[in-house]
Amino acid sequence: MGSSKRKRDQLDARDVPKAVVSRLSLYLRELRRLSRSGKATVSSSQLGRLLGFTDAQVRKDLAHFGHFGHPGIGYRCDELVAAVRGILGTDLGWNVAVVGVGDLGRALLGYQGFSSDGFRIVAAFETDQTKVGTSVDGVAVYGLERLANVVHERQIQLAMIAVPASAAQVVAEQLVSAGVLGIVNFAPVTLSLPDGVSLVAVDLATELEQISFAVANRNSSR
Amino acid sequence: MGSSKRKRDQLDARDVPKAVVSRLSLYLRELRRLSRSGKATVSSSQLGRLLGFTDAQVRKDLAHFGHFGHPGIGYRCDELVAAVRGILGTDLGWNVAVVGVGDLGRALLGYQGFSSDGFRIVAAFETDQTKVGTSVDGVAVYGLERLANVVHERQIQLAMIAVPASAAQVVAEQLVSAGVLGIVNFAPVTLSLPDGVSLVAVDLATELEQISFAVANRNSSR
DNA sequence: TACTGTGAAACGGTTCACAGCC
DNA sequence: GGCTGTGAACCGTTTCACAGTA
Repeated sequence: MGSSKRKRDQLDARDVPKAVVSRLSLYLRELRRLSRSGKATVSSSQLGRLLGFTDAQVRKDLAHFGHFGHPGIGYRCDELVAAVRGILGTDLGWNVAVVGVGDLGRALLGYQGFSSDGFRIVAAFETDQTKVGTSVDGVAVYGLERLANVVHERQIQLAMIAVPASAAQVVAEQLVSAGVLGIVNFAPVTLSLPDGVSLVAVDLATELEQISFAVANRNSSR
Repeated sequence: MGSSKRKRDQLDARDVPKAVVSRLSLYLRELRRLSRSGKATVSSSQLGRLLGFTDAQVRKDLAHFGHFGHPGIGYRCDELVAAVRGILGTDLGWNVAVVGVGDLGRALLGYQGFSSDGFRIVAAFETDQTKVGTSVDGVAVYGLERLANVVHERQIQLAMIAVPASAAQVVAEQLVSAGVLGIVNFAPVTLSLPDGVSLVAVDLATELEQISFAVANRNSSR
């Protein structure tokens, strides 16, 4: 019943640690699984154990946003799913564009996890004229020159960039001037964007390098 | 001249902050770009500015591993590229497997960024028998039942999991018992693995949720 | 009893500021 | 003058421990 201690627009994303927000995503994923498997409530220690966090961490994270738990009981799964969706804003239903219809772009277009959680991919963009006019997984592929138009028409707020590194900065700028508010960048370059546009970067090579470091430098002890 | 203050196996990955290691990857990416564009040296403040970090952060990060800079000069790009590769262990040349040849698996198999940096994808695995025996981007696709054999034969140390969530835990366990030391997991589940196996998780829905949060909760002020 | 919510303590990472060096 | 390397101060996050509640 809206037990949150603030209205949506009274919270400032800037005073919530980034780490808290990414754990929130994991809580949500796990809560849904629990809910699907018929579990009505979960305690902070159970939820923490499932994800490798402490119970105190789970409670502190959630306490940033309100009072969602029930002393002696724990958290009701359905209730907390709804609360976390509200915090993350996935209950708002975003329209999303994918730019670049190579292998990675196609993977994004076909990914099932998005639609079930408030993200509707409503357009794809590509320079390769042989792909323009086709549709991939039910999503129309437009030429890049139509980007601004389509972003307006379809009211697209978020975008994922899956183009070669050399094209990513230009694409990002086009997206921003068309009015896109948030970008997930899969191209291996650092984008520079105006303040006010949210950016998350995912670099596949970087992920493997993290593993390389861990494996190369782990001590034989333990 | 091996100016590093330690031999490779004397460093323990556990006493280097995770955040440092992921910035190292970004330094490497940027240093290569600078090197390619003909720049011989770079200062900590230049490198920091390009990536959005402070100069002190860049120096502190590198100081974890040795003395790579030249007072009055900065860092020589080529030299530092070699040093960072040594730290990350990408100079060791890893053999990598991809499990799951759906859209995402195919994207990983076709990704150019890996081969140029010490990661050789040498095998793919799939349950779908119509894909087994084919090859994708020059990489042979094997049935999952051959996983242990092929991992041994091809001396595979690292793997990327791109299978549905429901299959990921079982696949991970098979990889680990076959001797794989590090895993990048793209399936949207939390894997539980024995200590000693390195794990990085990438969840595409989670990345979009971070953006959703930032866009939904940013204050109108500023 | 079982659990949440939360101040206070502990920890760890980042920034500062400067000594040392080219 | 320009730049690195680094101890010390600072700041934010995590953990602890317990008061409060059903």
